[in-house]
Amino acid sequence: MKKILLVEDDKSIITNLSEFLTNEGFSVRNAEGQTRALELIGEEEFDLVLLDVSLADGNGFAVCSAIKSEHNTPVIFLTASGDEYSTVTGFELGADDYISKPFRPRELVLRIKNILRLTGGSGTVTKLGDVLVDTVKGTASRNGSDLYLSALEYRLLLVFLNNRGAVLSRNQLLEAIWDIAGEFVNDNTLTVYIKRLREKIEEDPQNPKIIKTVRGLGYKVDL
Amino acid sequence: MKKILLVEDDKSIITNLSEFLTNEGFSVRNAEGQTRALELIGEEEFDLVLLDVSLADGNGFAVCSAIKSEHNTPVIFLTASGDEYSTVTGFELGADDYISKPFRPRELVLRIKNILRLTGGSGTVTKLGDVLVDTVKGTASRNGSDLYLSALEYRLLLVFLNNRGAVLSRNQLLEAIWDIAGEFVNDNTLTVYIKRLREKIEEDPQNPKIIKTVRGLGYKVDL
DNA sequence: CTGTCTGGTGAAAGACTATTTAAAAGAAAA
DNA sequence: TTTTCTTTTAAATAGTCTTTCACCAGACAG
Repeated sequence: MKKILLVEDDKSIITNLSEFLTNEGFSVRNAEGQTRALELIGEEEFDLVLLDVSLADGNGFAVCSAIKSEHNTPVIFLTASGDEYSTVTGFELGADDYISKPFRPRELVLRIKNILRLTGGSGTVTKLGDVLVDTVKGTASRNGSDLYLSALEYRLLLVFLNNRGAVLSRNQLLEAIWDIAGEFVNDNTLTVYIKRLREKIEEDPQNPKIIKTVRGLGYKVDL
Repeated sequence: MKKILLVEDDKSIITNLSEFLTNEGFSVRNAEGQTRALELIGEEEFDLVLLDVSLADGNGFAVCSAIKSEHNTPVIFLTASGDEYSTVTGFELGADDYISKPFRPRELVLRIKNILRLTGGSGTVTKLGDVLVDTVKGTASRNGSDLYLSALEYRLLLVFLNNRGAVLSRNQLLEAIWDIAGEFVNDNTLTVYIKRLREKIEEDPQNPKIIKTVRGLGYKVDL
């Protein structure tokens, strides 16, 4: 199910659109202002953002820039009719479509589906706390800035990603990454890599929030 | 220069739009009816089609279907305002955008540019930084002057082009280009080709901006 | 409280990867 | 055939990643 973020401060629009989009099979979240929108974008991964240009706490352009600089979630602008300036600026900031109020919800849905089709779903990004991993690009980032992970660090991260919630024993991890049967790698190598990875992805590596140690059993990522 | 086909039977719109779009740097051809449109599409390659829904000799949907089934040239529908049915059908037939009359030419241009961007330049010419690749002619150029790529160099470039943004492992690349299963080519062959390609397409081959190395994972083009 | 075990840390040797250069082998054109 | 261009292989180099080792810290059992 596609997740849509609706950034809009007109309550009646929120209510109507939310309902309509939900009925159309989308999962919708609302943000009533710029600040809240940026917060949510940092926390969750959306498939598409509907962005009102004129927000009470500032126009939507800042939000659009923020989105486009970090993720490349598609953005559709909602603007007051006749506001040509918005159209221009919106597209220049990388908006993917634009629809002017008042619009028929039905048309909006069509535009949403269309944009999702054109931008190719882009469902390769996974989130781990504030860390974003793009398995197609082979990159990981935190708060928008790239994490420079070595090949093994990256592979280790992927193993955790594919086994969220599960406790992985040292042996499992060793096998998953140093898979050459019979070949032995010093068990501590893993420990060292856990440390390195934590240093790069954790806010406070001494108190890891992402990769937790389960003493006697192994490690797990539970987010 | 992008070639646009304008399918429209209202003479005044033809005149106005043609002039406006030409001024914006597009090359425009007109077709006053369905029949003529289909003819032109068969003869020439367009980068984008502007399609009026209500044509004297039948609605534009047939034209849209024809375009989408053969080429995948992007299509923007022009419809009478309030004609919701058209919107729905148009998108379902694979239209890429839709604008209702009366519209501001300026907005149309924005939508055109936007769609051209989203559909990846569509046509046959792709841009990679300052390198232009024409997949029909099988040529590449930089700053207007031709690049003389060998067959393998060109194929390598195409593989990157078709997988923009994605990290491609050495093996993937080897398979894509030296695809004979089981046959071994020295792994370094690839490295050498990367170097040669970089030497030809990069401004500063030592600091590649187009083909980036992702140590331990492979290479990628991310532009 | 003490000893042992598990996991964390820092630093250094050397293993590996990617790059580069050069040249041999192969194909196509003259 | 000779010439020229393309493709492949090989060997040297630079830099970074990986692995190991020695040591530290805290948990837990006796």
